[in-house]
Amino acid sequence: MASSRERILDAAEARLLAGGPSSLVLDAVAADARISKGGLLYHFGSKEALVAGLCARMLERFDHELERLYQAASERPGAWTRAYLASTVTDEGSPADNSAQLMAGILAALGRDSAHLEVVREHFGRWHERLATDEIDTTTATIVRLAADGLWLSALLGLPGLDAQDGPETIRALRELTRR
Amino acid sequence: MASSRERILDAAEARLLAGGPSSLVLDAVAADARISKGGLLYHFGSKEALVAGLCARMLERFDHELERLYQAASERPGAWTRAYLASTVTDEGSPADNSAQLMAGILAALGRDSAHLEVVREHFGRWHERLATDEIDTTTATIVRLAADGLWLSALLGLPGLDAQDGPETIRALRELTRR
DNA sequence: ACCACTGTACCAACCAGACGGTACAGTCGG
DNA sequence: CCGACTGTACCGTCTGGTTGGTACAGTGGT
Repeated sequence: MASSRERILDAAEARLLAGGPSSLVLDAVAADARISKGGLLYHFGSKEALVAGLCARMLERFDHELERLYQAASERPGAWTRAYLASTVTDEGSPADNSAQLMAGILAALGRDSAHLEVVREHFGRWHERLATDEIDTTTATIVRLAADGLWLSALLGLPGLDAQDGPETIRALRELTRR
Repeated sequence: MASSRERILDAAEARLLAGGPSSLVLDAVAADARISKGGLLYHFGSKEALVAGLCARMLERFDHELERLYQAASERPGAWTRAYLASTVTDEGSPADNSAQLMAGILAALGRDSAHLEVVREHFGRWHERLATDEIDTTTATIVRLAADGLWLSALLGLPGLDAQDGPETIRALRELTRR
């Protein structure tokens, strides 16, 4: 079975996704993870630490996916930008994972300017920096990245995404931009 | 003096911006607005109602600004898209107002899928629909809008925006896109 | 002119429950 | 037997919301 620590994170994540931040209660998370609250607090000294753990795992996963897609790319110029696009949204323009939902929960639990979000800032900074080394026009790469972020925002706010026609077309256009 | 209702919203907004969602406490908001908690709850029947009021006012303001810029536009095709861009970010690529910060607070206080966010969804929906009537290529307009949203996201997450060089250049490029 | 009544705005005091966190005792593999 | 780990019981506080009032302006009947 997965380690307790991992189970706790899974439970916390599931709660956040299903019931929103108000349902992220230590007692309930512990119960879901089939552990006592004492056990939970042994692993994560506070609720903040738990949320920070959640956040770190989310970023790490995204980073992995990003790197994987980048390494697997066949054409080089613009590969990073395309990898960023692809790990953020699907070809249809819908969110590629539930990271945005999760981020909304984390944001709610931690507050916009918690010190724990420093990691998020670092990651975004790193991702953005690598756009400059992508051997395509930086401004174009930036626009593509921002558009991907915009789609991610929709998911974060729980807005309906682009419709079945606009979605794929927009993604295609964005990918096209990385080839010029 | 401003009406009590308005003062309450101002106080709540100030608290949210300054101290984050955890500082949005009815007692404190009431005190800031120079009113009793009972008085506050007379105007807004619950905390949720207060936050919803905050949200509604924010959207209304944004809508006004949008309409104002649109009406004032000199060149017609793409005017809506440019107005959206301009009311979201400045020419330098930094957030045009503190709406994103505010939204982060609202999101935290309400949770991502509160029914109260329905208004947000409606507004975004309307804004997006109007892109189609902007007499420019819809896909391009969508990309510009998404990029603007992406910049807004940075503000919402408290990330550092684009730097002094990339910022203006990106905005210029986006505006240029609306002219083709 | 007077009074009864109504609706609006506001307030002080209180309450109940939720939740994060602590203390501490127990357990079990190595 | 030691220390990593788990469980139980409990506490203090924070905070949204309730309640029962006050003040007062307006209104309509007589």
